[in-house]
Amino acid sequence: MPSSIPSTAESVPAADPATPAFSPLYQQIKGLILQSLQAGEWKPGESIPSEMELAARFRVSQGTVRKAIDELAAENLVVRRQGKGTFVATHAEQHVRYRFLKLVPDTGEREEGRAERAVLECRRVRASADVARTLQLRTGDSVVQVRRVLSFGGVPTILEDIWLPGNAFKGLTAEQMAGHQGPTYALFELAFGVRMVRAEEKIRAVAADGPQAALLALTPGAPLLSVERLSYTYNDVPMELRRGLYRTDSHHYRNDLS
Amino acid sequence: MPSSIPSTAESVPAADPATPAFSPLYQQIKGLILQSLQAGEWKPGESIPSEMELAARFRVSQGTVRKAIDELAAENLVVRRQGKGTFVATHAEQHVRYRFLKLVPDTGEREEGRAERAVLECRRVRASADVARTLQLRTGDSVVQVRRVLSFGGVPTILEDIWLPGNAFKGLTAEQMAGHQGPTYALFELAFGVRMVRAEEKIRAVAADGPQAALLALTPGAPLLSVERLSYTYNDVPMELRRGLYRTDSHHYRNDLS
DNA sequence: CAGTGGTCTAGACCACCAA
DNA sequence: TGGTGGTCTAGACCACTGC
Repeated sequence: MPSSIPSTAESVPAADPATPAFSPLYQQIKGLILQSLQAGEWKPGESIPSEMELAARFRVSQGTVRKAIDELAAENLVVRRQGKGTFVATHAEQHVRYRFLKLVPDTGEREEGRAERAVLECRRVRASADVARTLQLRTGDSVVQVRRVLSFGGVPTILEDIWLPGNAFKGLTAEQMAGHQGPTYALFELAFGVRMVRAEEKIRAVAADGPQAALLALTPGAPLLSVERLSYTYNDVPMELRRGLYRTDSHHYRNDLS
Repeated sequence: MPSSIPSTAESVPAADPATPAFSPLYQQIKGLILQSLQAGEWKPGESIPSEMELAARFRVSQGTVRKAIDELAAENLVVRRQGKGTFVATHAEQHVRYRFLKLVPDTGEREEGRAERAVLECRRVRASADVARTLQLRTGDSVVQVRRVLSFGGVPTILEDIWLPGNAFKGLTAEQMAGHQGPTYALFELAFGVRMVRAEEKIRAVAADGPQAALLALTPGAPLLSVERLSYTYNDVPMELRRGLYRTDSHHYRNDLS
């Protein structure tokens, strides 16, 4: 019964001696599984080893592995399927079509067909000060900027700008952005190995300016939902900044509080 | 080792014979604890019996009670405190000042002082068709309607209308709404025994009309965040409808996705 | 049928808190 | 010091999936 798990670089000396830095075993196991996830030992959609195998590998009981996986599942990093195994979460082939998009039609809430994507722009630019700061880059670093319009049932509904770190997204083209199947985050996984794991959104109400109104088939001054989304990969590394403008005349942003 | 827990009215014959209606023990325990919470056996802020006591009461192991409480804690119905006990969640004395309000100042995110409440209206009215439907009442049923403005640092920021079922909120006065300490949901707990447990929000961008603009010190047509919140007590019973208009010039609605 | 995750138990020990 | 929640174990059995 090991009281700690050997690791490549586990020692994190706490600067504050008052914090004993006690970490339960299952948290250490969770960290190790996280490292494997991050390193790509198991690809999105694949199954990870069974609880018994992991328990044997880490020399702990199945219950301890179980609790580690419980937390990973609660964070949507992994999906359990009884009788089959535990699988690495993916934005593709997920019953929920759009994991991060909370805009739903006022009527039905059903999928009234897929979104039509129109890519207006996709180019490599130098990061402005605020984009660089948000993505934890340096001002002037290379970023890929995408501008696109999403339409539902022929109605242009979302106008958004996307900024991605240039290093991680070398070679992203407008054709890819327009032509791929499924969610854009699935493309990021398949083509660039970047998995978005969580996101933070800041929402405001704004008035459409002239160009924005034109792209969304509205009159200037019309109210729009401004949604700024910062998406993170593993280890809280920000990997995408999105600034979207949502029409909310026949859709709304749905949020559950608890 | 009982395979089922006796209850007052447990039999729920599944209409669909294909669903075996299998329910694990810990779910049954969770349901029983939920009933006690609902019945007010333990008041908000009080501690519930220890895991060992509950295990003895229900004739199951501590681990089973533990898993039941785990879920209740995950749903914010109960709060665990190591070394002290498990406590019924309350909107009062909660570190998070406003549990359901996701509007935060752009700078700091700190509490820049309390919100100032101005109650414009508080009266008993007959429910309109849509309010009645949303609150699962009949059109014309008695409801209490409150209109108020919340200001932060002297700036009117939120204008909201609140509808409450008349039966449960008999005797609610404007003085109570204006004068109480802490969150309004804490007042509802203390004065009416109604605990809001979860909520759903529908968010849109709208333009302020004349009267709205005047109350929020804006010019007509200014963009506002429209937030419709439906709050529920136990058993998914809706108990409050709120329609709020948020100024988002120096605040934003913050949401975390995972 | 074997293998997976899911449930349940019983007991040991640890970390935290209050008196 | 005793009581509480938190961790960890080992083993048994159940429910679901696929061969």
